[in-house]
Amino acid sequence: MAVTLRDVAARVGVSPRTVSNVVNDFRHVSPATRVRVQAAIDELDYRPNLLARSLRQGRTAVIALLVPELDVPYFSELAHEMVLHARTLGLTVLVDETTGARAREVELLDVLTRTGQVDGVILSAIGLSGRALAGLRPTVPVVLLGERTGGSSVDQVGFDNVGAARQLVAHLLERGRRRIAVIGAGTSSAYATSNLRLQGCRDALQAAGVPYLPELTMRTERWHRSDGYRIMAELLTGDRPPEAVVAFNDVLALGALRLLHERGVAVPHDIAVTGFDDIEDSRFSVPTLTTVGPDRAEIARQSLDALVDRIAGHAGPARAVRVPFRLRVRESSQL
Amino acid sequence: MAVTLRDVAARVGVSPRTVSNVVNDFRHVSPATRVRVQAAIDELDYRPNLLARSLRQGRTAVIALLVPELDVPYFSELAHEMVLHARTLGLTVLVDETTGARAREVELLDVLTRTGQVDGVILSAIGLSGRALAGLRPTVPVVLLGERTGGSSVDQVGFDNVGAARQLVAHLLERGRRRIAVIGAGTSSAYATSNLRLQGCRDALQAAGVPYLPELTMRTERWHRSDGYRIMAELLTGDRPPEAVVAFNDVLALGALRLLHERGVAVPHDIAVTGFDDIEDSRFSVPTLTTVGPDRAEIARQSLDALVDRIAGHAGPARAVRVPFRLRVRESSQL
DNA sequence: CTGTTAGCGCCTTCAC
DNA sequence: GTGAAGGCGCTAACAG
Repeated sequence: MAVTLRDVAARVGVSPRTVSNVVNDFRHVSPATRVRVQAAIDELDYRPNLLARSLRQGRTAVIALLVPELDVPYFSELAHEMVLHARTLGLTVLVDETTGARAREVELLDVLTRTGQVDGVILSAIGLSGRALAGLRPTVPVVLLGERTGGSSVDQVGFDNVGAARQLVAHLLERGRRRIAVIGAGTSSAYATSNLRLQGCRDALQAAGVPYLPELTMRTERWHRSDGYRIMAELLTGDRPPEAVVAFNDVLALGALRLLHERGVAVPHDIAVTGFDDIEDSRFSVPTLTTVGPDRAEIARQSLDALVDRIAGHAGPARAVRVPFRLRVRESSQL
Repeated sequence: MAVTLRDVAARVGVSPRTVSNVVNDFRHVSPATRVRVQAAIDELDYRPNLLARSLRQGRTAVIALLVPELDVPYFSELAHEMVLHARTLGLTVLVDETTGARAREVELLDVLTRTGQVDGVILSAIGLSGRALAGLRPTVPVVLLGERTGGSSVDQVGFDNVGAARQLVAHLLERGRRRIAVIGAGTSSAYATSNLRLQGCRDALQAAGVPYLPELTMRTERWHRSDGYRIMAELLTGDRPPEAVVAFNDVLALGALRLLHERGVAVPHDIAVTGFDDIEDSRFSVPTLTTVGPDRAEIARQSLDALVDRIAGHAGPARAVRVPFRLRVRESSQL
C-alpha cells in the first residue's frame, strides 16, 4: 500500500494534523517539527492522496475542457493554450470530445459537473446553446466558448464572428471579387457560429451593393479537409465558377485549395480562397491562406480566468467576453 | 449540497446499502425495491460522487495521456484515437503536456501515478527511457509509446522506426535519388526515435552502396513547420543541394515544402521530400506528401488494452508491441 | 504550537 | 434481500 499521512505521523511521533500542516505549508508549526516531519516525508517518499484531499475539500483542482474533436487543428491548438494557462493557475485539464453532438454535450456536462470530478467545465459547444444549458442546472461553473447568441445564463468567451466575416468579405470585394461562394453554411438553426459568419458575409455584400448568391452558399455539417475538397469540386461544376471562396474554417479552405490545385485553377488569380481560425497550417500552405481568427491564447486566458472566478464563488450575472480577432491577408487572396 | 446516497435511502426508507446495490446494478435486490429506489433516484436527480467511489474502491476509471505537445498534429490525432477507444472501455482520459522535457515527464509521472488521480498512464516519452522509468517505481501501470530501446521494465507500444526509415530511403533510391538529406537528427543520444530513423536511413544507403552524407544531416530538437522551413533554407545554401529530403516528421516536411515553393524549387522534380507520421495534412498538401507512419488507431487500441490488462492485475514481464506501418507514396517523391 | 475527533460520500464485510 | 458499522486518506473544528 501507499504511504499515508498516518504513516508519516507515526514515524515522527506527531499527530496527522501536524503532518498535514507541514504538507500544506501552514503556519503554527515549529521549525524543528517542520524539519523532522519533512525528513520523514522524504524518507518514506510520501505523496498526499489527491482523491482524499479533494473529497474532503470539495474541490479537485481539475477542470474539464470539452471540444468537438481533438484532431481538428483549431481545437488542438486551443487545447494546447488551455493546458499551458491552466498550469499557471495550478489546474489540471481533463480533455474530452463531444463530436459536436448535442446529446453527447449534455451527457458529458451532466456527468462531469455533478460527480465531483471537476471544479468547472469549459465547453466549446456546437449543438448546445447557452439557453439550453441553463436548463441543465450544472452544479459547478461552466464557461461557454463561442459567441453569445442571446439569453445565456453562463459566462461566454468568443469573438465577433459577424464582424470578422464582414471584414473578410469586404477585403475580397476590395480586391474586385463579386461572385463569392461560401463553404460551411449550417443545415439547421442550431449552428450558431455558421449562421453568424454567414450573416457577416451578407452584411458586407449588402453594404457594397453586391448581390448575395444563395446558389453559391454550400452547406456542410462536418468541417474537415475532405469536406472542403468535395464541396469545392461541386462549386466548379456550375456554368460560372465563383471568383472567391469563403470557407468557414481553415481546414475546409485547405481542402478547397487542394482541389483547385488538382484542377489547375490558379489561386488567387482565378479564384481567391479564405478561411477562419488562423491555424498554424495556414501560414505554411501553398499558397498561404488568408484567414481571420481570434487570439487563442486570449480565449484560454479569459475563459480560465472567468472559470476560476466563478469557482471562487463569484456570483453576479453572466458575462460575455469578446476577444479581439485579426484578419491575416496572405497569398490566397491577393494577386 | 448535492444529493447523496443517504438522501435517496432516507426517501425510500431503505439502507444506503440497498441504494448502492441498485446504482451498481448488483444482484439481490427485489424487483419491487429496485423500482422504488430507481424512482427516488430519478426524482431527486441523484448522481453518485465519483470521487468518493474512487477513494473507496481504489480506482478512478481515469487514465492519463502524456504527450509532448497537443498542438502537433501527430499527437492530437493520437489523442483523438485514445479518447475514442478509451470511451469504449469506460475510461476517461486526462491529457497533459510534457513539452518533451525529461524533468517534466518525470514530475508528471510521479504526481499522477502516486496521488490516486489515475489508474494508469500512457506516456509518449521523449526524454525518458524505459530504463530510467523503472527507477521511478510508479505505483500505477505505465505504458510507454515509442519503440523499445532495450532494457525497459514497462510495456511499450511502437512501430519499427528503423524498418520504416529503411523502406522510405529505399523508395527514394529506387527513384534515382542519391544525395539524400535528413532533417530532424537529434542533438543527444536521448532522442531514441530520431536515432532509430537515422539508423534506418543509413542502413538503406549502405545496402544500396550509396554514400551517407553527414553534411546533409541536419539536427533540430523542435519538430515544427518553422523548423523544417528554416533548415530547408540552410540545405539550399550549400554548393550542391540534395536530391531528396527525409524529414523525421510530416510537419517538418511541410515546412520544407513551403520553403522550396518560395524558392521556386520544383518538388519532386528537383528535390523529393518525404515525412513520417502520415497526418491528415499530408494527404491534402500541395504537393501531397510521401510519408510513412503507423496505424494510430492500432497504437491507441494496443496501448489501452495493455494498460487495462495491467490495471486488472496482470503481472508478468514487460511486453513490446509493434504495430504495422505503411509507406504512402504520394506526389512529393514521384515524378 | 499540537493532539483529538469527526466526517467528506461511498462501498463492502459482516450480520440478520 | 436488506441493515448496521467501518474505513478509504485527508482536512477542518475544537481543544488544550
